[in-house]
Amino acid sequence: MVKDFSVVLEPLPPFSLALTAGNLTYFQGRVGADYFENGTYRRVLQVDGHAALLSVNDIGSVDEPRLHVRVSAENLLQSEALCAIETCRHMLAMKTDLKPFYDRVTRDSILAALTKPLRGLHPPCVPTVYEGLVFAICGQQIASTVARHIRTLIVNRYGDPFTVDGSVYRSFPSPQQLLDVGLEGLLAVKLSGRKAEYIRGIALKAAKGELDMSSLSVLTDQQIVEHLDALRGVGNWTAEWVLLRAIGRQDVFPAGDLALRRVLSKEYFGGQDISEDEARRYAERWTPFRGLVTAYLFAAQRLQK
DNA sequence: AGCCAGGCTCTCG
DNA sequence: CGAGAGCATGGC
Repeated sequence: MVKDFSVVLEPLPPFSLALTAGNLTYFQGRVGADYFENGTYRRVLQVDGHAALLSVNDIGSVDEPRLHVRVSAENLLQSEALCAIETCRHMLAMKTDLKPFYDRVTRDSILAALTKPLRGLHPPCVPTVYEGLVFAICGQQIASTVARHIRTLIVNRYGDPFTVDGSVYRSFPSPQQLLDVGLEGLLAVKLSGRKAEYIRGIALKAAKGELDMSSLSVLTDQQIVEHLDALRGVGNWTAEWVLLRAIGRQDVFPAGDLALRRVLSKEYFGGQDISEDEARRYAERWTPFRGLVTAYLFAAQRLQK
């Protein structure tokens, strides 16, 4: 039978679940394995090979945040629940301190205006390097709406279901699950032949335990990029994406990203095209908060749509 | 209809 | 080396 384990967590203020989980789901209720409906953020995690449902509610305020976190699973062990909760902390970036960043942006009127309606937004992460890589590869080159569609297809087709109150939530498939569906299975979710190969390669490495978060997170940003760049299908863009959105590094500016350059161009260069080098150089002024700037620029753009 | 989208690899000069 | 083609799909 399904058991529950609950805790109340206090993320570093200011913290807004509406913005943090909303941004994660593109303010659309659901993307891939992330669900945010009626104020509850949900995500099915695979802990020791079986599915556990994480449900998070905000029972505090932006300045005194208190999150009610529940883990539900068949025959849930306390150790597994604690593991899921630790993952939750990481995913919602609960330990990220926004105050120094907010202090810094007061000197930049454009960022000050952009961040104001986003107060309490923490830059969210996916739970594993493996998921980050697969996620990012899905998004290479194609429009972000198409990428989201493909990510959701992968989860719908191959993720573990978890049913509660008649609603089905699905996990992101494990490396083994993606290996089991074969190249055909990946093609069936509208990936290109090439991306299917990349993702299969990534899943193979991950299944062998070669993409461990703990072994990567001791390295410097640069070392991680070099490490990931060696994987087939992974270039600088994908590696930086993983640094930001899986490992949670704070000072990365993925200037190769076309969409990011466009926001930067719109806000700071009167809409004229800028090169990757120009973008990277311009962003140096935001050290050591370049990752937060990236997250806020994207979030601002998402809210406008 | 055709072109472009939150890149990467491989192949040629 | 540096430039350029090919990839797959949905939206505009």
